[in-house]
Amino acid sequence: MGRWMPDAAGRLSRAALELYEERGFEDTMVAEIAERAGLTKRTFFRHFPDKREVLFPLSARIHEVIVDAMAAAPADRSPLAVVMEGYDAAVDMVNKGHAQARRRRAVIMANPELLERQLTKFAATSAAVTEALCERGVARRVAFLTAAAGAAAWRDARECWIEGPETQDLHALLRESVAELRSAVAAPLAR
Amino acid sequence: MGRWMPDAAGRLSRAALELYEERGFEDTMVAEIAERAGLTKRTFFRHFPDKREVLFPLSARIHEVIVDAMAAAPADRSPLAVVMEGYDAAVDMVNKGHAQARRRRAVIMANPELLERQLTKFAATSAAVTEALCERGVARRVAFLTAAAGAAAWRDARECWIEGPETQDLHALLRESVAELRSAVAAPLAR
DNA sequence: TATCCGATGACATTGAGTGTCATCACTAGG
DNA sequence: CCTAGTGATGACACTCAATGTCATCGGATA
Repeated sequence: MGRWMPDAAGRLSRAALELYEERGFEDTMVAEIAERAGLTKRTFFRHFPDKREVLFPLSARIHEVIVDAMAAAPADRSPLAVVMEGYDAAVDMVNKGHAQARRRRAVIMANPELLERQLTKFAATSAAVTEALCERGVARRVAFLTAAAGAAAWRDARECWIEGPETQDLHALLRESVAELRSAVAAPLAR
Repeated sequence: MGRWMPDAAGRLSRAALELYEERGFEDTMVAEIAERAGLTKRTFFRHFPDKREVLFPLSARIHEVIVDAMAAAPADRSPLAVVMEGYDAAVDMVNKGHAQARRRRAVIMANPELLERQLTKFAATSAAVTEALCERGVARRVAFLTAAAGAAAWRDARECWIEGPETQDLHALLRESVAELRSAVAAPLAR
């Protein structure tokens, strides 16, 4: 057996989610999270840069998955198609954890600081997508707007998925959201 | 003459921008900002909820302007047209301060915490726009996606405006961004 | 004149986040 | 078997953002 219990970051992550549910984010101190995980406050900050980040342990890997899938897309696809290819790949990472996703969502929605951090996560993904498009030769401005459209569809679909039953297909929801977005953006600007 | 120097919030805002430029956000302490404004740290926090918020003094009024303009739009306009009506109204508030906008942008871009707060501001505007659309009878999901599209165009246009010469017309840039977004979203999803 | 109000200062306190050094099981080289 | 090194952790002190509380005092009001 190792010198320390395994998966310190995972223990911290789980303890944090539990405590944020029990007492709320504001009324939970980092020292308490660490204690429940059998560690100290100082060690918490060796695994996570701050008290908010502990709720988003997957975001780094999601970026990789999306960017990789985009890189694998055939060269003749439209920018939007490439972006959706990326998000479709991300679906498979997220798909398993419906219950988990609901718990995290409830905690996040209850606190402005956590909502703010979640926005940063969406924006970071969007920035990675923008960059990936640029590397394919898409003009920066088009890349930014396409990434923003994809992010909007992703957020919309994810919201429906979390609110609805676990059996829903996130791929299908994503296609629906894109279709809705298309018709919304195609609407006339003047009479 | 009054008992205190007038416009405490404005003095704090200006002092903060100066200090963030001189030393950077991280290395500026709230007590220093307050001192330069002739006030105390405690009074800073009576005018702004935190050290980041002091860089976004106009955002609350911008929301009002946008929502009011949307409410004034004729009932037969498409959701996207209504949203653009709102942002067009916001242009006139922002248009004057090109130099100021550049200074703030430079400070914000140099610090992750400020970028995060800026995202929250864009998101708050977007949420207000979504709500205004819902009150017009637009379905929530369509409202969200349309608001997201408008926000993307707004950010894109604003970026171009700040980077370019002061003489540029932000209204025109906004129309350009919408046109770009339209063609990007209209692209085919499959071969 | 007496009273209240509203912005501010003064002071104390909490808790997030960081720097620094010690600890100690495990590992590799001799 | 011994020894030096490594890496995750604990212990401790410290800074600073943010908040609660009470005192102050010029001006407005009755």
